[in-house]
Amino acid sequence: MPSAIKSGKSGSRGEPEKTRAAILKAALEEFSYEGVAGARTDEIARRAGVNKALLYYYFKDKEGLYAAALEQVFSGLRERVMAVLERTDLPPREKLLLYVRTHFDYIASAPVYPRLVQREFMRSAGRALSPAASKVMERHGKPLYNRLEKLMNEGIASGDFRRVDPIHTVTSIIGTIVFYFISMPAQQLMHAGDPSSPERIAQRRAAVLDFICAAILTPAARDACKP
Amino acid sequence: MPSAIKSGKSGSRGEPEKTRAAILKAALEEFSYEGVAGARTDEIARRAGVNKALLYYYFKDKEGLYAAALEQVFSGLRERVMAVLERTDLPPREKLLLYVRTHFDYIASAPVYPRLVQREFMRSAGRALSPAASKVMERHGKPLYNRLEKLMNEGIASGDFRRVDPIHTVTSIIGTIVFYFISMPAQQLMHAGDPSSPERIAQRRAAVLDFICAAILTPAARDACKP
DNA sequence: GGCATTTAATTAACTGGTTATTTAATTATC
DNA sequence: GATAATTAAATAACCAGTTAATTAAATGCC
Repeated sequence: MPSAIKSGKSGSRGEPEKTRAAILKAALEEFSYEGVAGARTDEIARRAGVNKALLYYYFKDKEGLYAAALEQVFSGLRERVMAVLERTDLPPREKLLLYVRTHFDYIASAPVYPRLVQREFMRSAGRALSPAASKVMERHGKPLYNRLEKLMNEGIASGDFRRVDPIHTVTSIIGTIVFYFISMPAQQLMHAGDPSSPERIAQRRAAVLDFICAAILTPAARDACKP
Repeated sequence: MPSAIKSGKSGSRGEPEKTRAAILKAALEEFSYEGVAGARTDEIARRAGVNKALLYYYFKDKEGLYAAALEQVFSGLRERVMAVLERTDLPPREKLLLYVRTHFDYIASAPVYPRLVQREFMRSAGRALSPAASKVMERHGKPLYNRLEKLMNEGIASGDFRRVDPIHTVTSIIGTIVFYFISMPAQQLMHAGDPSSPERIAQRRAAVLDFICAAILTPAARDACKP
């Protein structure tokens, strides 16, 4: 048996990349449910199926692990969404729609993400915010926000969009995309069935697009949209 | 000196109701910033200006204190919003607008609230949700949601509202109202100045109303709205 | 191509500080 | 003097981070 899946006990066996990734994934889940303070390193290690000391071997400490988790989520989002926002071949209306779909689909691909992000958004309002968080926001959040504001202005200029306040409108758009996912337990309680089922997600996706289109597009632009 | 503000050292002095309220207020703040796990009982006691043991005297334990905080926030919201939603003298369009204003203003009156609620919404998605939370949601969240859905249906029937999906639309509305407040640190980073200043809040309020009106009202109903 | 040596990956068990919770005494008020 | 409110100090869980040992692969050397 040459390479293949070897499952030894300890020492310098199987790909360390996989171990690292497993830890990160477990951390992502745990942090998203319980927050940094609530997450237990023991539990993260257990879920990742590794010894706790490895968390400290790969990521300096709990906060480092948290920073890595944040970074992963944000960089993934930024990469995908930016690819859309930087296109020059789309008129504002199309670009907005594609953006919404892309953002929505990214979140839907791992509903753990928006909770992690939201937690960070809420941490320390009014107080100083964690260095890890501001770095991530600076690197990934800001460019995104700026591009979206630019898109708003372009759409207004072209007559595709109503004369809205660009800044607040961006906030409302993101809120609409995200809110369903960060309040799933409430959804679950309110309406029977699993809010994370593919059918429900598809329904939500359509509703989000409809809501945002109606809110932003001018009647003229809207007519040229769905039919 | 009979009653008045006496500030003795210990024993059975001043109104216990005030002590209780002070603890609850401090807890509210602390929980909203740090979450249940992150909040420190020492800090809560310090902020309330009382001995830590009093937390346990009035509220059994940390979780009990948390439940009480949740209850207070939710019951306040429900009381105000329900008063609007149960009115029979308003057509759907007016009722929707008044609801949005009322919900927004309640939150704006204490930006600590939505963070507390959001934290709870995110806790344990997929897992079993805390008994305290489901009790509160059952008692206060559900009636609210149901009334809002009813309002949607009435508005669609009357021709005030577009033919939207009532359930998802309610979610989008709440998301739009709430999102600004639960992502204030992000707002702060993105745009200079204090996002919680009265002027900014007023701007946000106008933007929320505009966004929701455009998203939901039919062109005819919208014309009869702002002018 | 076999042996010694280094290096990377992993673990079980421990430590030390933090923090929720209790206890028992103390003070006021009726 | 009983009862309710309050405190200082003790206790007991808990949990992030460490340590020192162990294993496996990689590297060099003859």
